[in-house]
Amino acid sequence: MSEVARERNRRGEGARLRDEILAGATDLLERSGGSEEAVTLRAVARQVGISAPSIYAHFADREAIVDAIVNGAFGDFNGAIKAAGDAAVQAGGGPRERLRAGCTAYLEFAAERPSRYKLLFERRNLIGAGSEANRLIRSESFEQLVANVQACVDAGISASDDPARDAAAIWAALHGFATLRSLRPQFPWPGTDTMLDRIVYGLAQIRGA
Amino acid sequence: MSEVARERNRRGEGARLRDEILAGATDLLERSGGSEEAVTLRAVARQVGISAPSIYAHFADREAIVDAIVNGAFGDFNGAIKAAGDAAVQAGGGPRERLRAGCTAYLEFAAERPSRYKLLFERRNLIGAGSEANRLIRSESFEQLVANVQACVDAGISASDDPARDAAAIWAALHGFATLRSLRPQFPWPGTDTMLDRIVYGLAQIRGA
DNA sequence: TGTACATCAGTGAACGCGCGTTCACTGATGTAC
DNA sequence: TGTACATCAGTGAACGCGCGTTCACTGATGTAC
Repeated sequence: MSEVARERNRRGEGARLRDEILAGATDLLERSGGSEEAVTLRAVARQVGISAPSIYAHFADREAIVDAIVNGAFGDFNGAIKAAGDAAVQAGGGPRERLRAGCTAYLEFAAERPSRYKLLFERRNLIGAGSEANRLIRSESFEQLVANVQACVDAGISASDDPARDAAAIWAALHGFATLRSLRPQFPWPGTDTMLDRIVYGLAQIRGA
Repeated sequence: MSEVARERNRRGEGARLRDEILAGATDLLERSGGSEEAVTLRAVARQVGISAPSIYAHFADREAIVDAIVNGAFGDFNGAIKAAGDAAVQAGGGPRERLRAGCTAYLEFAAERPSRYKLLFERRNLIGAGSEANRLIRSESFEQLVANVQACVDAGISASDDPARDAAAIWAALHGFATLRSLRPQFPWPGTDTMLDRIVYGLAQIRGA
């Protein structure tokens, strides 16, 4: 795309190309509507403005690029959710507000970065597989969700007798809403608030305000 | 796969190859875990035991094959859901039982034919696009769902003031549960019955039994 | 201060592959006379 | 009952494409002396 000749990195800054490759690959993914197969080595090289073989200095193969994007996306995702929960507490909220804020951030992330979201949860990233670090970053937000439900139980405002199971139900509802809404934008979807009310009060078994 | 030489169809039976192509393509899709890109013209030809160009007598292009599979899958899907609802009524159930049976059949279809399900609702099949027949078959079950919720309202057992919107919420929850359960089988998912109770009583706003 | 040299950050050409699609064809099946 | 012929159901070779990956290389940058 950019026809400007790329300036070669100076000595010791070769690692900068790694970031450019990741950024280019992410761009490519974003522009293709989240279809992973758009991220080919050659397309990434064209996007960054380098030759295809240059990529091998920084990534073992095509899969390694996608994997790095996924980890980056999980990092952003986890950060957004954690920040929303913290902000709710900072603003004087309790466990219920923290839970709800996290769910809101989940839906926001999916709505604003649908391609990235697709990569997180519509792809077969076996959580049990890969490095320990991968496993942690990829389940962090779910663990946070379980903890949020547990906190509601501890505070006596949720009747859940199995926070992990109820967190899974919440996740399912959020995921279905997020993915279908982006796949069929013309449908008369309930608003985010309505949906969140039903999820938080219904699935997390929380008493009304 | 099958090394047995295919017998050439007789005169007038050339259309039989169309069915074999569709069956082969469906097999391929099933074996690849639902990834559409596994359905290449050449792979389908190999699967059926014919040469690649033979396909052009029956399908305009690769996309037309996938489109036909999608329509077939929607046909099966709609049929299964309708049959389950009818059976529930036959067994003496009312609108609530019909609604619940349809939702059960939805989850069963997704669990038993995950690859086919993926094709139905994880693919960008613009419902507004394509032929009128396509549009009808692809939204039939949703219309059925809306009708089922409406019937509950009419019978005085649902408090919904917008059946289309609440049907959309039900759909989202079912879809999220179905897709995540198949993507992350190791998670402690709630059982189908628990999930259905919450969906039917919570999202369709139906009074307890 | 100058110069030889090692290293680093890449490049360009080439490979074999599977793909969708086209084209001219073949040979068995049925039909007209 | 026989035979010429049209049609039907396919085939085989070839095309150009983009892909992942390899290999030998280049030329600017920094460093040792």
